[in-house]
Amino acid sequence: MAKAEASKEIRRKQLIDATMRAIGRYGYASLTLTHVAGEAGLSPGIVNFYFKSKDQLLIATLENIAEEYSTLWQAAIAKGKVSPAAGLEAMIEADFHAFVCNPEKVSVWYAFWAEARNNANYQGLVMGLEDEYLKVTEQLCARIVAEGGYEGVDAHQAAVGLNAMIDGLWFDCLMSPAKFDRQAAKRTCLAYLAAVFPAHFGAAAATKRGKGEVDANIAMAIDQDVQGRDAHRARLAAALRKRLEPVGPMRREALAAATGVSVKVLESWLEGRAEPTSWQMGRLIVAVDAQLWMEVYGPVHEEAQRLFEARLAQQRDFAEREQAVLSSLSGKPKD
Amino acid sequence: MAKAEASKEIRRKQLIDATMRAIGRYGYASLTLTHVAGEAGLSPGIVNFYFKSKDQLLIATLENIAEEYSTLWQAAIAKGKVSPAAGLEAMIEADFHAFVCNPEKVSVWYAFWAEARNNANYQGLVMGLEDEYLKVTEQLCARIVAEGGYEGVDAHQAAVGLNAMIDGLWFDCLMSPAKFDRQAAKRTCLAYLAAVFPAHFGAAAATKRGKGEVDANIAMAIDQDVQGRDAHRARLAAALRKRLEPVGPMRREALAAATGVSVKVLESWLEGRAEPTSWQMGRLIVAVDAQLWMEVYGPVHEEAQRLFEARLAQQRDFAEREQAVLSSLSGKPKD
DNA sequence: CAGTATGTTAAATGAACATTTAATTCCGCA
DNA sequence: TGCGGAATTAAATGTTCATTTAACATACTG
Repeated sequence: MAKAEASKEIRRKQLIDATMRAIGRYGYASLTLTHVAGEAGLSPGIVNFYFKSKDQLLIATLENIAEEYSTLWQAAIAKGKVSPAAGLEAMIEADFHAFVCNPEKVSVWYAFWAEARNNANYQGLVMGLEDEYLKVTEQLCARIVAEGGYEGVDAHQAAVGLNAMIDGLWFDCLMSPAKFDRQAAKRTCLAYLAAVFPAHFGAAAATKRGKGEVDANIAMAIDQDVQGRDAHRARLAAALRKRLEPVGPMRREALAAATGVSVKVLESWLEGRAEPTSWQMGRLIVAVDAQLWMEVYGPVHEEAQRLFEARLAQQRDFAEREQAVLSSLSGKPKD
Repeated sequence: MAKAEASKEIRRKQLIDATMRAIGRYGYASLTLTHVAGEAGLSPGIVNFYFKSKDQLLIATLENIAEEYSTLWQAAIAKGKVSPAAGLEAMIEADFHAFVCNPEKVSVWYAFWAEARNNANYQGLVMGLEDEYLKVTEQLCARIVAEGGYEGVDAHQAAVGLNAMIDGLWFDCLMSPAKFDRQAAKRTCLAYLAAVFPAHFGAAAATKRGKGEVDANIAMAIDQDVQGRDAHRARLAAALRKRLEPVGPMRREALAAATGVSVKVLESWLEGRAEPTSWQMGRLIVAVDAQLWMEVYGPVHEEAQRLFEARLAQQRDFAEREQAVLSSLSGKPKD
């Protein structure tokens, strides 16, 4: 009956709205029907009454938000029919309209986008919308190119760029809702268009040891291993600090950049919490000076020379014995 | 001990890599430890042995991918230091480098972005990276504006637009990996820059250097950075192999022990899959011979020699000025 | 006002999963 | 060869849900 049908639709819409709010509040991954029902002021069981399953609810939610967006967007195109430039402006206006461009809705979009790759139900819908959007944008750009005589401009590329920029600006709305300004976002897009199509948008719109052991000599060295490592880090830190100190924090960035790491990583070296890989060490030496190597490795190398001789002799002995055993066994040398 | 530590790191990294693959394959929402373990070829229980919880694993994964990206990006900035325009080009080159811009990695980013809003652990990391990125981009734009005399151009807006466009183009890489073309994406960004900063990125600037070659030069520089690391590993591997070969596998254990790592780790160096830390490199040199250093660092160091002279003079200058300031202030020398 | 269809809830069920625990394999060493 | 300890697995545990079911409530009908 019509009335029952209608009230059913009302509840469904109520649950879909609740789902969007719940995704915005708890995120897609930890969304439960209890959350949804809570947002709707209903009991959890009811969801399976109005939707066959949670999956269906989610699909309906995506369909709903896509429909919302699409409607607004179609209306915008209609409004901007007078000229391709007006069309693009209308589309931008729609894309940053408070109804579609707000933290809740955007977080719902991002949730579905992130899932779309692994969910055939979502993928079709999302891609369909995206394709259609691009097609229309491209046509508008093409018309502008034609009528404006922009010779070097590729309409497809301009459209792809615009679409990308809009999606990217939505990211800002998602990540820093407090700072995000819809008007400024529109201006950014218009500035892009003004730069690409100056005649149409120009003047008007402005936009991370050693264990079982070899022998006593080495064992001792390895007992000192941890300390050695710490000492190594300390030397490195000191050597770096010496070079950075006279200049202050600005140089850190430069040194980090030259070494190809973030300032945070560099600082973990300066604090002895971590040490560079050999490659990074090489870069450091290049970026600072060759003397750095002696300051950091020098003491290790010197102390080690004595142990090195002893080990070398022992190792030669070992190799010889191994060789003797092998040849007595088979006469064939091991490869 | 150190050996245990090292192999622990290897497993951790193995699990993090498996997590990224698993997110790409199953999505964040339906990611289970069984999936992760499956990708890693291990049993599910092991994850809670190496990470305290699934949450910790995910945080480590985000930290890892952020670090990866940040490293590439820092390297790009360093390469593009010559001019602000080259800086922007280098950033674009980095953003669309196959190492970071591929369906798997992008889907991991999207997964974390979508969750960031509701997960304080993710949020700080994601926003910190984004802020830093914007800051640098904006500075580059500001310098271009200043030197190019672009009167109507707002550097902040241009930077926001570029960042948005890049993020948006990643979306295309996520949604239609088959159709997505990294080169075209770069061109789209450069077309944007050309429209906004014609004197720096426009036809005139392009012909001056040869359009395609501009990207190629910087692309090559960044590729070289990634390859530089590979080359470094290759040289290390070759140098080590040369010393291990005549004796056979027994020496490996000895060398591993002397260096304070497990044979597995040593082998990962031999195969170029990993590289030692600077401390381990020092131990290696001690355990093998000092010549090793020249073989591994040599090519890099050559380049360093030239810089060495310049920096030495500069440093002496700094030291003198500092001394002057200190003695004028207190007459007491700093220790 | 009984009787029935419909909407809603609360509790029951069972599956999936993270985490823990016990058992097993693996490795270095005496 | 057997021991001790670490790495790994396999099984156990307990929790969190989606979904189902039974009960309850409300509204409509004759």
